[in-house]
Amino acid sequence: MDVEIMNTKDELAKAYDPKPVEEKWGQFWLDEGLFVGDPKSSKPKFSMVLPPANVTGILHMGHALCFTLPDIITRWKRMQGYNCMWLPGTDHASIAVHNVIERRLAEKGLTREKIGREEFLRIAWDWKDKYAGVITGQLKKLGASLDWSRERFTMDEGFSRAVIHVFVSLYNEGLIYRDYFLVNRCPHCRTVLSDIEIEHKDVRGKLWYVRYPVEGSDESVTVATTRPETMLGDTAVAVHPDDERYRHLHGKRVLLPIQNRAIPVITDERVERDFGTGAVKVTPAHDPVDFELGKKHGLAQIIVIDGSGKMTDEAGPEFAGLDRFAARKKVIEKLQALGVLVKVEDYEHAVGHCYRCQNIIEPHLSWQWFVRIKPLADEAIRVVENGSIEFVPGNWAKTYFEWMYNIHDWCISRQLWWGHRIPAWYCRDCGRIQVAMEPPEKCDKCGGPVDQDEDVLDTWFSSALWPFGTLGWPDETEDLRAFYPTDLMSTGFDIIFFWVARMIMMGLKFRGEIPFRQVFINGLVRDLNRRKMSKSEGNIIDPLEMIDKYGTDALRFTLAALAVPGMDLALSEERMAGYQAFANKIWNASRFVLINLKSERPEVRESELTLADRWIRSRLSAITAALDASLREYKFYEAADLIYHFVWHEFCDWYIEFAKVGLREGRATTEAVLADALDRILKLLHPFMPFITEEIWQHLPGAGKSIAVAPFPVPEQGWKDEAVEKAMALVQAVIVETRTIRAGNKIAPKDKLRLIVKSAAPEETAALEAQSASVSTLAGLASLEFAAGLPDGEGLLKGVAGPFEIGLVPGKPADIGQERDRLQRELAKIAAEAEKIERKLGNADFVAKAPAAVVTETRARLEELQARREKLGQNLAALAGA
RNA sequence: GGGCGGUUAGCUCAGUGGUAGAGCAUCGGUUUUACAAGCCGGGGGUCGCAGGUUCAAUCCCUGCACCGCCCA
Repeated sequence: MDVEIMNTKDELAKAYDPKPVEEKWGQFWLDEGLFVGDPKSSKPKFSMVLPPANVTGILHMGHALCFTLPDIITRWKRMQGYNCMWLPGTDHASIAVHNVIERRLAEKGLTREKIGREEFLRIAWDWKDKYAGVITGQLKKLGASLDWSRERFTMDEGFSRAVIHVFVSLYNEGLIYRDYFLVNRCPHCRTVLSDIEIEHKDVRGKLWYVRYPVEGSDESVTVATTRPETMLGDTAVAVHPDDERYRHLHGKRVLLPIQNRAIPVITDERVERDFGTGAVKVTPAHDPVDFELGKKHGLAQIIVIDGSGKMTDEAGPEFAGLDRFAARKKVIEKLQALGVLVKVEDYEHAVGHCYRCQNIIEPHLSWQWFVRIKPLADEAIRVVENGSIEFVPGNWAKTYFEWMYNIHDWCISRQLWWGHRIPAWYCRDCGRIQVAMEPPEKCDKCGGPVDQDEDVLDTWFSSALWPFGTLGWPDETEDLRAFYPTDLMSTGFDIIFFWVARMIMMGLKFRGEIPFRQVFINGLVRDLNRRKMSKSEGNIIDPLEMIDKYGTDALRFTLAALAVPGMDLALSEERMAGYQAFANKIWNASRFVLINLKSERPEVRESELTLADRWIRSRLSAITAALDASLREYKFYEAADLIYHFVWHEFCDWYIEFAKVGLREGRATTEAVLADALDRILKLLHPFMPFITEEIWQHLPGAGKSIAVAPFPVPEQGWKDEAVEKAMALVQAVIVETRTIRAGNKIAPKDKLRLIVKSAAPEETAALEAQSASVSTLAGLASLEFAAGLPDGEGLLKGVAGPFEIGLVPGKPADIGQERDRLQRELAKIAAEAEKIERKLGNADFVAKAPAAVVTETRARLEELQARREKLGQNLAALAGA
């Protein structure tokens, strides 16, 4: 790609056009291999793994944030001389891919069962090959400085081997087991899910009160339920042992309506007496609490709803085959007809929904594989407690602990085909289970034929191995030694349980080392109404569209500027337009500098530095240090704000304006300071805005191969100069006050006027006098004169700037009323503030107890205000007298 | 029910025990040879409410209200 974006060799185009620049340098960085980590390097390393993105996904704003922030860190570290390696990759996303492919099959009237496992996998791989490039291409577009030479996929051959290895090891250690257990099943996705894949949402439902007659008596007991259809599988009614209302029923049996089955009344302390009537139906096969009660009391488990949400034969001939919700309706009608439906109440309660398809999940009793999590969790808790792993911001550790302390065994089998097939084989003859890396030919006990488990592993089971499985593990590779443990994991809080916790557990278990030193948790991207962005809400701001409209650098800078650690961020397009303007500002400032570079390598001569030159170097040194401090703490918003303010409001608004005067005077040193300051600014900005900075930097004399690997600026201690900053503040005050007077009196910018300054302390007066040329230019003066006092009777427009009283000589007589308004406004403000301070100093306790420095400072401030008040008062009086 | 976070300018948000800030928006001026995506200037806040600690509270403590999120 060779895009000509310059007018001439040295001059930049009039406005910044991101597209060709982004294409050019994006490709250049990759071609030059600048982001490839070197395992043999002697430099300090900085490594990260990108949380694997869904292989068929497309980039959304959450990704853009989650990838931009660590990229800023990586680019910063790389420029600081670290051997950086940031590993990209994608995961196979079992359920998501299944949903897509099965939907397409359904359109052709097919199902995965009809085409078979082999054909289905072939289609899935085709799909993966076709779409895998989409999201990786988008990551490149975002400018993420990833090491693409190390890109991985969770179903790579090598990675798959790691997954199977982990399964077999954990099984052999007894940390993976198979059990007949009540798990969550999504009837739509047709697979079971782990607990954290369920989203609990409050739903307005009903509470149905149903009367169960007591066997051998006229009495009955009423139970309340939110799911009447499950009563077909009831195997008991439970009451609290101490509940006097039901004491006489202990040991009795009740008749289940519709089916007329007799079931026992049991007692258990877990029954909540104030829920409904205090008597509850027990359905061990369809409710988690009832499941446990059933186990404890030895109750039968009658399955009346199958894995696809349809009623089973056990539900009875009237119901078999009905969908669970249709069955509910029918059960209610039936109960009504039988006269046992006592009442119905509105009832709001939490219902589990599938995190992938949002359908209501169904508790499902079945054989599944589980990870015995407690032993793994204990270690993972320890490394966060002892600070080996640090959450940023720190309070996310609480969320982590909360979950880890209450963790349940992890169901890892999925009734899907796309994924890592469980390496377990069952003997057809004796039922023996063999778990092995390699498929056994026959049963090792009875020699019978074996069949492999049909299920695959939870996608998250494989992502848990990402930080080391991607580096070649289980082999002891060079990469593993060079880059593990990684330094930082950057992700959203919603993924702490899915990824972070499990990566920590698996990293500790299989590497004996933490997978990463720090976990940076970024906020959620919301819209301006603070709503989560979602397709159904139609409030999506598409990062690719934003890149197209405003440029990648503007998008990145916006995200950085809004990224307060631990806070969600409200994104708006306006904000992005603002930072697009910032990019253009940088472009034009650079344009100015480049136009004015006369010599190839201008040199700074200390003795020739002007006040402004010294000032910008002092400020640059301060900003360099401050930026470093902000980035160390991951305060992206603070870093962005610092550099933004410095570039726009110090470098552009003040320094360039002063430099114009210096350049006019032919000062080579000013030219050199301009070039050097720009060079540093570009470097400081590069982690945030990689493209525009590379483009401009390549135009600077003496530029190296790429700004991406140029040394990051360090604060020059000798440059920091308080006296210079103070002197500059004086000069700026005079300029601003003059401008304010001009604006207040509607003096046209082209009218060049005389300004008379009443001399203050000799060194202050001298400092100002030395800047006469600049002050005149910047304040629009014909001349700057100094006098012992301001002359009366010239219709002077007076003001106070720091220690100076100044008087502007208007070209034509000023509008007295306008000037009086301006002075009165200012006076009122100052008077109010002075009074506040007077009150404070009038408080004896304050003077006695506050630190001396604070009191002194307060007094000095009052004196300054009083002096100002007095001068303004005089000016106002003179005006009235005129 | 348990936990976490928020409440500061019209909007989105920073911030500190001692002078309340930014961006955007707004108002006035302005084709000054880097930039009208610009430049110059102005206005705008009882820092959610009520107590307490302190010489001093927007900041620390307690309670309350409202909003949001996570877990059960």
